[in-house]
Amino acid sequence: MTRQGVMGVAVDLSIFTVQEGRLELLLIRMKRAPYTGRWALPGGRIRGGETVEQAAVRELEEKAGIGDVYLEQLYTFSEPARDAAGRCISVAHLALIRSEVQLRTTDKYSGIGWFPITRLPPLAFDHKQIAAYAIKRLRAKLEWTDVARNLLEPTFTLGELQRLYETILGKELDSRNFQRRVQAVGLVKDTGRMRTGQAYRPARLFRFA
Amino acid sequence: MTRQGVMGVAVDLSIFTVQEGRLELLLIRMKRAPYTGRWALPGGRIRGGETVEQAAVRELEEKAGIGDVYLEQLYTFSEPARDAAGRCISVAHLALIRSEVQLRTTDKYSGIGWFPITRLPPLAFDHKQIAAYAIKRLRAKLEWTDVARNLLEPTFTLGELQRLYETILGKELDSRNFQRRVQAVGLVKDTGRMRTGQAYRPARLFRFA
DNA sequence: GCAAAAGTGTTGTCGGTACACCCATGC
DNA sequence: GCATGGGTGTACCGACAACACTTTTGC
Repeated sequence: MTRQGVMGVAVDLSIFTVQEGRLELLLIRMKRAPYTGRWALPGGRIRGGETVEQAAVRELEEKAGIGDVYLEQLYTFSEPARDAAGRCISVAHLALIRSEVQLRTTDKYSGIGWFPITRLPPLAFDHKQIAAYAIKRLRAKLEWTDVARNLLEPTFTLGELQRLYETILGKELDSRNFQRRVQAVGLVKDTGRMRTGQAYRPARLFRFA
Repeated sequence: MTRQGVMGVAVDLSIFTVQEGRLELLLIRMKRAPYTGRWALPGGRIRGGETVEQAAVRELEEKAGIGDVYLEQLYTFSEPARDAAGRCISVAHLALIRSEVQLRTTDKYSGIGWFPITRLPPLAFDHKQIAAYAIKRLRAKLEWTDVARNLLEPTFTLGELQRLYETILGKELDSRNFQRRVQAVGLVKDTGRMRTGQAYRPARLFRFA
């Protein structure tokens, strides 16, 4: 018979935010051997009564103190050797949170922090591969969905939205084409209000449709 | 502590073929309680040293005697109650085979057979939902990839290719637009040869690019 | 008045869709 | 010669990319 009894199932989370013009990924620093001191994606084992999505939500709450986020299942990684501590497959998820959200620390880890995706430290397990996959999917979804709503305040200017897109996609966009597109496709709606209290010309405030 | 020890991990396969103008799904009839006599997607537990993809390939070989097929991971289904016999999550896969391939029967099941997707019997577990998801993905992939190559002979006429698309998508296509598109996008290449031995005007033979 | 960001139009290209007739062959 | 499927072209439309100047405000 096979070693089914020792098969673990975990969720791993690629949690992104955008701040100061950078796309950042949340990493935790591990205490547990054999990866002590290594950075990794947050995550954990799934429990008896929950789906993988519920496990992901719970991990997010327990380990970082954050709730009410966008969450989506990505892919299941199952290389037998991916966890040096024993057989464990991982159902990878993508999560997005606004940068204002405060992280809570936990004594399960020796550290937690945001890293720009251009400067990730070496990661434990196969987490480098998982993170790369998550970035690819985030960029693809940005083009044809409204996932961006999970990274912005309820109202925002088109300039703010465009800078968000440019940050995630890593390239510059033409403002006239961008504005025409997001309005034509019905992604955003004009609230009629203006962004006040800043220097320079005030901008209209929009919200997601 | 949680019930991690009893967590099973399975793969389930949505195996499609096209024959006589119908898109068909391979189902097996279960012996095992509590689903005795019910039809279900083929699949099985994953073993110690293999990835989920390797498990899917092995199941395909063991249970239906088919090898060398297109295989793709779809999604992981994890509702705690999805298997009445005990906790088990399922990593769903999509597979495509040519209709000429012969199936081998196995004594693990009380039956095996192809069903048109428009007339599926009641299915065990959450397999109705999994099959619906697989059909959706297959249709989406057909539009922007060359997955169709896995359902046709190495060479084929554009008429054959168009009928395959119409069968899977469940709608009629305009032959002029279809031909222009598959050639413009570089999906197929003219072999210079002709389909002979049939009635009516001979058609050019193409192959995938 | 100047620095900075907001806001706005036109043109060309390309991909997609709608649509109908003649052609080559086997019987 | 006829039945059958093979093979072809044009015209319209909507989406997208390239491209630069004027407007509004705070200082």
